[in-house]
Amino acid sequence: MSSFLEKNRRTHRCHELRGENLGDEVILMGWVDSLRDHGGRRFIDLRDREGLTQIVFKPETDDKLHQLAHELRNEWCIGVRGVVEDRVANGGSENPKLVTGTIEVNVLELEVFNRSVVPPIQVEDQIETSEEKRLQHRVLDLRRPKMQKTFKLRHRIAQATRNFFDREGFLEVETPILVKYTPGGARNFVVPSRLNPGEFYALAESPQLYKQMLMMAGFDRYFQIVKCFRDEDLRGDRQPEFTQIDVEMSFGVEEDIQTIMEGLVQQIFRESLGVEVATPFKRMSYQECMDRFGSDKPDLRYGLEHVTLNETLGKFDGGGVPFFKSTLDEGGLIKAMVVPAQYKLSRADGDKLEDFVKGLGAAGLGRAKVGADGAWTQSPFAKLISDDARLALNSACGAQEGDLLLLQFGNAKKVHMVMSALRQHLANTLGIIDALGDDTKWHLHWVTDFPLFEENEEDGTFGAAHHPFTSPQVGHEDKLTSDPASCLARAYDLVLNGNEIGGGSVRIHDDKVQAKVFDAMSISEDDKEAKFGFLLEALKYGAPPHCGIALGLDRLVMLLRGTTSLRDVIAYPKTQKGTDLLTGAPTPVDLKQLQEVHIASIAKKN
RNA sequence: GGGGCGGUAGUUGAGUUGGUUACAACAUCGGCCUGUCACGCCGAAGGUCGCGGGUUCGAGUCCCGUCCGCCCCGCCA
Repeated sequence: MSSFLEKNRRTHRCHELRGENLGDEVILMGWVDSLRDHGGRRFIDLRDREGLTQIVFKPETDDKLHQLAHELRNEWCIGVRGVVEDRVANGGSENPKLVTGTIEVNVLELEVFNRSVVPPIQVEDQIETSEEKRLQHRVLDLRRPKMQKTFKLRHRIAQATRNFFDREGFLEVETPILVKYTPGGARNFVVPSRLNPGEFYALAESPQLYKQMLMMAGFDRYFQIVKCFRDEDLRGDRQPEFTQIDVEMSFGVEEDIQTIMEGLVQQIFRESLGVEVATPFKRMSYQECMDRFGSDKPDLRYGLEHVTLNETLGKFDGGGVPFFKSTLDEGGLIKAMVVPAQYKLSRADGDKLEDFVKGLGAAGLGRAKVGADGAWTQSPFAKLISDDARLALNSACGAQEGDLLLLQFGNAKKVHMVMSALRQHLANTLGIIDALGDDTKWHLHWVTDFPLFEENEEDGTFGAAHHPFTSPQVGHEDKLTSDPASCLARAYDLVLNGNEIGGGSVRIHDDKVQAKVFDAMSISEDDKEAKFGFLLEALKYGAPPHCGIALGLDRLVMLLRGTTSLRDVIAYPKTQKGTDLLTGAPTPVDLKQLQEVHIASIAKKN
């Protein structure tokens, strides 16, 4: 051990020293952040987790030390003992950018704990480096103050969560990561069992069934900050392993769990950002979200609402536009959006928007500039559409002179996807998001009344829209057999600024209802027993009514931190192909290792 | 599975119609400098143009393939 550390213990962190510490002898530890060598005066900003402190080496204090300081380089890890002095009194000036900017530490003793080779990326907030390089050199990347700020925020959020649930009587209980493999739903990561040849665990997609069984076991209120694993294709906001704030409670209905979660979110905002969010949050049905915004997680901070034109144009049998008529005849959807005249979109702007939607897979972008008397220009439909239909359409959309109408028609799912993406795109490119004031910066709302099932377009079978343990709405039980498509669920999502940050439901606690739901999804008796027999069994012993939710912690941190990538808020994230550029995972394993777990690889070698 | 963008000194970028020794900034190295804090000044070094193949007298530039990263659609009960 260095003799320096034996004699000296850190007295302060690098954000702490102030004018009142003048004359104190202090000991700081950290990294060389920047060097300014004036020959007779050598200045260094010393950095630790909390901030920067300027340290200075002077020949008149210690000539040898001053010579030695010339050797120091960026990112060396050092410790110093010195005296706090006033910068101005020393003939310098204050640095208003630093909280420690009025003082400096005149170094009496220096210890180099470790030198650094020249860092491949610079440890500075403002230097932009490719994400690939940052992930390769994650240790250096994580040294950047921005990153450390992120993880302090993440810690605050996790602590606020634990404090909140503790106060509300929730128990944190750990559930297994190695779980029973069940096909269907998200793809599982599989783990071979050495002790059981040919058999596999799955990594838990979520603790869903375990938390429900905790309710059946009488735990009453549970939460867990828990890692979950899904082997699906990745996105900026999707990682193969991610963290959920997982919650379940007995004897509650939607209102109860929603109120509790509103309290949690309120506390998280308060303790992490110092922002007060108002409760209760707005509630909006799934159907209304889709109609008005084309999304089940709409951003409600701005307008640009969609208008469904099927009824209006149906009255005119398509109004003379063949595309409209064929869409109506085929049971498709026609939607429009109005970009108000104030945004002054040119024909060229419209072309760019068309390129944007084509990039999403749209055939094109229907357009019309509304003129005086409701006439249309810059539109392929202008000469086709009848006057009556055009005026009715203008009126349905509330379009005024100078406005730009944007239209999509065809397959409903695609129309919604394209129009929703277009709405977000416009909000960003027209500066609507940037113009939001502080009081409208955060918008939270619940989406309710989801369908219980999703129909498979290929074979007409039904799958669970949320998960198969979600309760149908009161009075909808008969629809499980008569009309599954119209059966609504007691499910709810929490949306923050157009991002789904959580979702949950009231669960089924009646084994007969659970069996009917499985039937609606065409799950055979054998499958029921094989996959979920343990749950059906547990439901037989006095299962309490219960409900729950899970919030995506990573996504929440991402939004509160103002970034658009989960990789910015996970210390060691994976790339879009699921690799870890820092360690090189995944890698092949030794043949011996494979044999031990009774596995043979059929992958072709590169 | 599909679409799009990108890969050039340590880093971020420029590089025209295919044509001399591939350029700039920052970083690095050496020297000078007693009040800097994006320190300054002088000087130097630094390149498998992702990789492989092709076209050509000649390829960073054109063509084919491939790898990697990012964004999006599908997918994510």
